[in-house]
Amino acid sequence: MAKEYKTEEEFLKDYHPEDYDRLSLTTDILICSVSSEEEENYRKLSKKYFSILLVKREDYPFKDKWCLPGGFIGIKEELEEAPKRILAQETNLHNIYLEQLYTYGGVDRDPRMRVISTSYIALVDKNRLQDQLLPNASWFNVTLLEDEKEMHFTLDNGEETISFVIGKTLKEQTTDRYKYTILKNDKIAFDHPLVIAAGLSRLKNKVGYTDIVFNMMPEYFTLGELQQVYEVILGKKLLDPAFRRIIANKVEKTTKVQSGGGHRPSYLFRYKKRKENGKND
Amino acid sequence: MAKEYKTEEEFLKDYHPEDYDRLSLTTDILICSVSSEEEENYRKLSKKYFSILLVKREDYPFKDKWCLPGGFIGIKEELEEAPKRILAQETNLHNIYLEQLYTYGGVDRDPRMRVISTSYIALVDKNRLQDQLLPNASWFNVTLLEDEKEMHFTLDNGEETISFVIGKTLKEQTTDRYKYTILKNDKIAFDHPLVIAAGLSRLKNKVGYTDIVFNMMPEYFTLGELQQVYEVILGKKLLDPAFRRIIANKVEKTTKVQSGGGHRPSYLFRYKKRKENGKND
DNA sequence: TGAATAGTGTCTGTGAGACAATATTAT
DNA sequence: ATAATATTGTCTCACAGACACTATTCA
Repeated sequence: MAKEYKTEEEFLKDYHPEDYDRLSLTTDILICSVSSEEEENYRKLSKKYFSILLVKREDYPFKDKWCLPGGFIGIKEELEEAPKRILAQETNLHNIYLEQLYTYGGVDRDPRMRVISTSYIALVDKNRLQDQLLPNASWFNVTLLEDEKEMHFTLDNGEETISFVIGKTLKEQTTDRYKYTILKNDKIAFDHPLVIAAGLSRLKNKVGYTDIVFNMMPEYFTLGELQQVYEVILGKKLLDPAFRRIIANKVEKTTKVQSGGGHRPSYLFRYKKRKENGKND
Repeated sequence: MAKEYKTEEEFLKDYHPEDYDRLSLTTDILICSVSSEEEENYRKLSKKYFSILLVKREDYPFKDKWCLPGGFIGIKEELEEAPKRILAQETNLHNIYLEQLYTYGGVDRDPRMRVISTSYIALVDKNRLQDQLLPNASWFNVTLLEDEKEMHFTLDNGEETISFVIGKTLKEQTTDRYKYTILKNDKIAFDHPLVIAAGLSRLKNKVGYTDIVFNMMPEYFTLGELQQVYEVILGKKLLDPAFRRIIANKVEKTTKVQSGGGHRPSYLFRYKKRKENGKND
């Protein structure tokens, strides 16, 4: 390597990428949405669930286990394009909110070979989806019980129930960064339980100080519905007045109302893009 | 791919990684610290600067430009091990606070070949460093002027001044996520200005709700010094009483004092790990 | 003595949590 | 009339911002 090059072109001509280690890079996507369950009582609001899309593996490794949709990143494909492409394959949707989560690089993540995977979280409005999914894909409702040390996940798609447990250990001199480890898991492939845990944590966090929820909402919605979505993400009930205060300058009231449900009808609201509406934090 | 395999071993025997695209994966590390400048007046506190470590490139591409320390990830190397290894090379330090920032995967990031890079931020206490750096490395003091739309960086290592500008555009239906673009840059290699911007933003953010600052502090420090560190990271002055309230339950007073500076001596404090000290958020 | 930092007291306004009260519909 | 949700009012408490004040050192 002691040779002296005069120009960049000259240097590049002599450069052989094959001399370096090459790895495989994949992407995994945590596709999130909110599902409604029909209620027996016509007066009640339909119960909401936070749900994610999983795919059943049909080949080894991890045959018959569930995993996140994902795939290889093409050699000439922009990194962000890969999750978009896969998202379009799975849901037929474009222009979806997508955010990079974390890159996982354990040496033995995949028994086939060394694979490093960049994970993304995607938020979709289920109303925009057609009903048919790819044959091996399925939406699972997610229930998360969490304390200081562990996260207990239960996923349910109506036919099958999956549960796994993630351990949280606080890193040194931080307050927020946990190191996640899989404590119990037998139906999810790869290290995908970690991705699910990371994604939910991120979402829980961000819901408080961003407007990302609206990516999971239809154009018009009632404040009750919006509150339900906040509640399933945060995993707790919110007080009405407090909630309304918080979202007051994120939404605008329309003239439409939603009636027909055995109780006072509610106005439909719409997401209001931030501009100079009072405090523009 | 229609062949049916009975077991995972059988499947793996038939699996040829060479059939898939292989990429090169590197890591770049934003090594951050706080530097003190000697003051002419013996009474004054030494002025503090936020500083990062850059390396001068000696080869093409980007010959003679500055970049972040980094390198390839070995085929059998755990992802997190690579930045640790490079950090040890550059600073001779182990057990450093390290956090993954973001994975960059633009197709033309590197003119040599397709390279995807996972960036990390590392926080070090400069007092733990020996004085000698690797020959082509240098600490730059960072000044950042930021508004809603742009970040203006000025880096200075005493001999050379580098400046670049990052544009921020708000993503849809978010409040916090900006898409960063390089508006002006001629002395920093690759897309590393983006990494610097992302790292500083992350740090600014996290300083408020975590204890990461203490990774840049020596074991004993005065509250004045600690406040200075917060101030250089946040880029603004803080009010004493408010600051003391905030950090009150993160530090513990020791019996030592620091005197000798033409003014009232201050107690030395120490980082106090959180346990059941009042609110344990 | 004076410049400089260390450290404390306290007032005020904002905003979240909590609870209560009122409004409106379909059956 | 009743169950159910929609919507608003308001009290309290915690806490951040702001400013003022006192304390202590050493050339």
